[in-house]
Amino acid sequence: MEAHGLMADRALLGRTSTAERVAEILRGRIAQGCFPPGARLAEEEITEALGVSRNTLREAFRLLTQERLLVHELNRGVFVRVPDVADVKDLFRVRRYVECSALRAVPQGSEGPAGLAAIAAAVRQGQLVLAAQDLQALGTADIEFHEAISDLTGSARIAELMRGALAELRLVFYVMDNPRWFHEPYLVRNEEILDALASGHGEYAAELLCKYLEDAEQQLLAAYGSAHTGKRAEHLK
Amino acid sequence: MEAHGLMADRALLGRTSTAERVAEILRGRIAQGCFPPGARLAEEEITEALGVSRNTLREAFRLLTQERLLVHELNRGVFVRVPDVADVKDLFRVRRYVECSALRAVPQGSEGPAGLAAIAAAVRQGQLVLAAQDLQALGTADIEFHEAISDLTGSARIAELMRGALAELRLVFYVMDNPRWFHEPYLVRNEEILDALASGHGEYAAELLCKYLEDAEQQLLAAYGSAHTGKRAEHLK
DNA sequence: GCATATTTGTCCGTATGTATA
DNA sequence: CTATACATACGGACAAATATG
Repeated sequence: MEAHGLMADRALLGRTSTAERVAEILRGRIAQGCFPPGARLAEEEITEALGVSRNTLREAFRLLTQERLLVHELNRGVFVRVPDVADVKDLFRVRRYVECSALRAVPQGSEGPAGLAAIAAAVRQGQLVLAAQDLQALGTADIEFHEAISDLTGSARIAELMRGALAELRLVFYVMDNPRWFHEPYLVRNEEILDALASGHGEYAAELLCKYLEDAEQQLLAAYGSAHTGKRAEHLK
Repeated sequence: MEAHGLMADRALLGRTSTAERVAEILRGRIAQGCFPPGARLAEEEITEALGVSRNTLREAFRLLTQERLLVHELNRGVFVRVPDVADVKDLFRVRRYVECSALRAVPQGSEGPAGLAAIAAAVRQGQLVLAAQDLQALGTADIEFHEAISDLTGSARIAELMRGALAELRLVFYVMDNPRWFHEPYLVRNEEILDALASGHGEYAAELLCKYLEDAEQQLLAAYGSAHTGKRAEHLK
């Protein structure tokens, strides 16, 4: 028992709204993979570990369910979402719509150097992380790169949509056995896109990204095909 | 007291999950304007009227808060969102991104007649409603038209985003003193867009819609400017 | 500025219904 | 089919914050 180390988080528990703080903690644990896709989040275990009441925890569950990180099955409890093939396709359809449009609009958009700086920072971060051999952080860096692209739209609402979509994407990454092998080629393509963007070729950058997304989708869908047999018994406990 | 007629909805209360049913009821009441923007939703009053416990009602509040229909102020309660100028701008920026892209992609997209039928139905509905002088339903018909356009993207995720955005738009409509005068010109433009789409001119339809959205945004922002002084004391009670 | 009443935030205990072993 | 475990929903309690006079 106590395989996820929630006890250590109890110290963080003492500032704003309890339910949101609990949600924040669980979000982090899910991103880290302490609760992998398909895992069930038992009410009693977590209330005990965090020292909050069931009502409060359930409010946190609602928040995360709305973010699509958890799925709620009536009278059965909440589970970490296991994205299926349709989810992956939808995810990439959204990304093509939003991210590519964002790049195309960048010459006309008012977001000049401010947005580019965030993208450049994400690229640098990816290179650092790769050198440091921190495989878990590779996904994070990639996601931050795409969040920065989405922010070019200048819409808080779209930014939120993409934050959610990319968080869900992290669950998809979970099917990849070797994160490094998967992420490494995309890091250099991230840099190419940044360069195209920095030199004012937004249309070309969008084209690069579009191909990039199609490749990534194909690769993930292929991984799904081969992973569908195993990978499950451990999560269902 | 009891100015919103919630008692009548008690009969509908008996199927799936209580919190969601409560949320559905409140959603409807907000759309109808029984709870106008800025109105506070008191816990005790509603628990009494609907016959549900406070915990259950609070869960329903969470759902609607996540949908941006309600805003939650710590230790003060929940209120129907009052969209500000920034909200309106963001709302229309999203609409231009999503709806116009959806129209542009329609010739290549696999959604042929299926999606068009839904759009045509919404246009017809708008004409019926106009004839029937049902001013409240005018906004609904217009919203359904744009939902149908968003569905052309074929992404469940984007469809959900737009459902939420358009529900919030209804709150914006609330500042218009005369719904008919506001909506009527757009009904004919809806029809023009449908015609362009039906004859395969997706690019032209997108152009029409883009202008349409800019006009509507300007008109609503102008209404906001003049309404900012009055319109408030009644809601804050 | 102060005291009071109201309302929310949080937690608990329990009864009922549902799914799974 | 029974038993167990769990989620749902209710009602009550008290502290804390807010609104009211």
